[in-house]
Parts: sequence; C-alpha cells; structure tokens
Amino acid sequence: MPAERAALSARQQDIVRAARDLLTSEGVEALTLGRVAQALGIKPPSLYKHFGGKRELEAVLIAEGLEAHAEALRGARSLTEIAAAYRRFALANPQLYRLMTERPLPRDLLPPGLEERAAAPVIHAAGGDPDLARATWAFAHGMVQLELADRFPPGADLDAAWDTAITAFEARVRA
Amino acid sequence: MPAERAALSARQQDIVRAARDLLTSEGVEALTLGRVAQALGIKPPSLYKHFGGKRELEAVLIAEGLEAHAEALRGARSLTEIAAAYRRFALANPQLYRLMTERPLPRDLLPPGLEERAAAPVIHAAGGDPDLARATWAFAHGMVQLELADRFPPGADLDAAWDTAITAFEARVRA
DNA sequence: GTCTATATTGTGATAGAC
DNA sequence: GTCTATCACAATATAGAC
Repeated sequence: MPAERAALSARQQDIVRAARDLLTSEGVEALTLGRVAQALGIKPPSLYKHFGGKRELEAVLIAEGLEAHAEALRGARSLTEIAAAYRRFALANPQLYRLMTERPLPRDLLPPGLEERAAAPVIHAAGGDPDLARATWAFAHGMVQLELADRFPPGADLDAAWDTAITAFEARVRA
Repeated sequence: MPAERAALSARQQDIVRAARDLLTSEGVEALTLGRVAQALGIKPPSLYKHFGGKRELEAVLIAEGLEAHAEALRGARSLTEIAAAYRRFALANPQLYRLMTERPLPRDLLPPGLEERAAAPVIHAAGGDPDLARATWAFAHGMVQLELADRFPPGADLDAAWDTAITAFEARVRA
C-alpha cells in the first residue's frame, strides 16, 4: 500500500527505480534527468511525459526515504534503540539520507503527515518530551552527517561518542 | 597576522573579499568564478592569474571561517558557553557555515593544524573527554543544520532543545 | 510514449595575444 | 594583469513531429 496520493503507473515506477538505483550507486550529484533517462535507454525529454520535472521525481524518492526511515525507527522503545536504528539507516543509505536532509524538503510534494510520522518514534522514545526528542534528533543527525562527511579524526571512537550522548539523554528521560 | 602559509597579494585579497561578500549576500550557490569576476569588473579567466582554481579560492574562505569559528569559541569555559558561541557563529554566518561543513574539507589546501585548533575549545570545555566533545560538536552541528534547513516545526522551542542537551552533557562533565 | 531540435543558462578551465 | 576566443561539458525544460 503506497503512501503516494496517486498510485504510480508502471512506467513511473520504472523511472523511480532507475533514479533510486542511480542515487544509491553514484550519489546525489549523479541524480540528473540525463542520467536517469540514459539508464532507461530513453532521452531526457521523454521523462516529462511521466513527471512534471526533476523536483517531482526527487520528491518520490524523498517520500520513500522518509517512509523507510520511519519504518526503521518504528520498533524502537528507548533512545538507545532509536539512536542505533537511526545510525544504521543512515549508514546503510547514505546517499538517500543526504537527499533527504541536505536540501529544503519539497513539502508541497510530500504526502500530508509523512514528516510528522517520521518524527513520531523519536518523540515516543523521548517519553513525549519534545525538547529531548529534538535534541536527540539533532545529535543523531549531526553524528551521521559528520561521519558521512569524514569530519572526525581517523582514530575517533564514534561508538563511544554515541554512547556518551545517549546515556546522558536517557538520564533525562527517567528524570 | 594571517594564518595562510603564504601571505596573499593585494589583488588576491581583493578577490577573496569579493568572494566573501558574494558568499555572504547570495549564498554558496552563487559563489562561482563568473560571479566573482563580475563583482570585480573583470573576466573569469583573469582569476586564474591569482588562484589555481575555484578550489583554492574556496579553501581561503574556509580557512578564514575555521579561524573565525575557533576564535568565537576560544573564550568559552563550559559546554553551555561553547554551545551558545557555536550557535551564534553559525547563525551569524550561515552561508560561510554551510561552505565549511556541507562538503568534504579541502584538507590539502588548509594550514596545518587549523582543523585541530578549531576543535580544541570544545575538547577543553568537555573537560578533556574526547567522546563528550564529539557528542557536543555533533549535537551543535545537527541543531544548527536543522535550524538553517528549516526542518523544525514552526512552534518548536529551540532554546529549550539546546538547554536540554547541554544540561545533560554538563552533568557528564562533572561526573 | 518517444523522438529530434532547440532554448537557456551555467561552469570550470586553458591558450595565447596584448 | 587582463583580455578574447574557445573548450568541454552539463543541466532543466519546452515545442512539435512521429
């Protein structure tokens, strides 16, 4: 059961799949209409018969990503579990994560409520405290970003950094 | 006393100033050699007499930014003060912050030791605990990124989120 | 659903004259 | 130090034929 307001046609699904594969294997920079068309063996203008433009195509991938991210966090009962799942998702889908976070969300093209649904597991694990939830989110996002951008020194013990913060946050949940 | 290995010529300084102004006023996307040249009233190829290419010019701005960021954090004695200074710097220089963080650092073009110098105040305020320092850094970076990217809901109390995390981290410093 | 042709705009970079 | 000329791409998008 897809989350999109209108189901995608078979051809649209082909295009989304090609775009997703391209994003995964070659990164955000490689996600161009030219490359997507090439992967499908067609010319770029043909894509406009199926999507309004690049933004619409990207929005489908972003929506998929938010959905998958929410799903990955759904079972988590504690901030520790949230953190582990958050990190696991981002490192397993680094390019998708970048697409989802590095630019303003195309909110006008996303299914209503999706953004909130993706945030819900974090709020729940934070015991309903929105400030603690936002702090946890920001920390996890910052860690993942810095790790993906290779900003930590070579020997850095990232597990320990995650532990340190999440332990500190968990203490706040119980408080 | 500039931090660059070789001092910049007067003309190079003109170019850097034009690039900095452009970055500040129009954003990372507007920072192109064409725009920089235009601002100086010259043609893009002329810039190559003064810099090896775009990467070199950007590296000067990034080095300046790291220097300024380090300076902004230098006086901070606690994680609370670090957090406040970090946020203040990023929100006062959002485009420079983006340039400094959104892409891999041009480490080969930065003065040696600069990256470490920029990180030192955080480590110091974390009582020398590198894990806590990295956690604090990641949190601050995540908060700033999410705030600059307009990812928080309209009513979100960001001061409270900062407070929540830093209070939790401060408790770890004393522990 | 796909094509060709085209518009428009951009982007970094080099060679060589002045 | 600046210029013209040029390269070599690349990007999104539209019009209209097939």
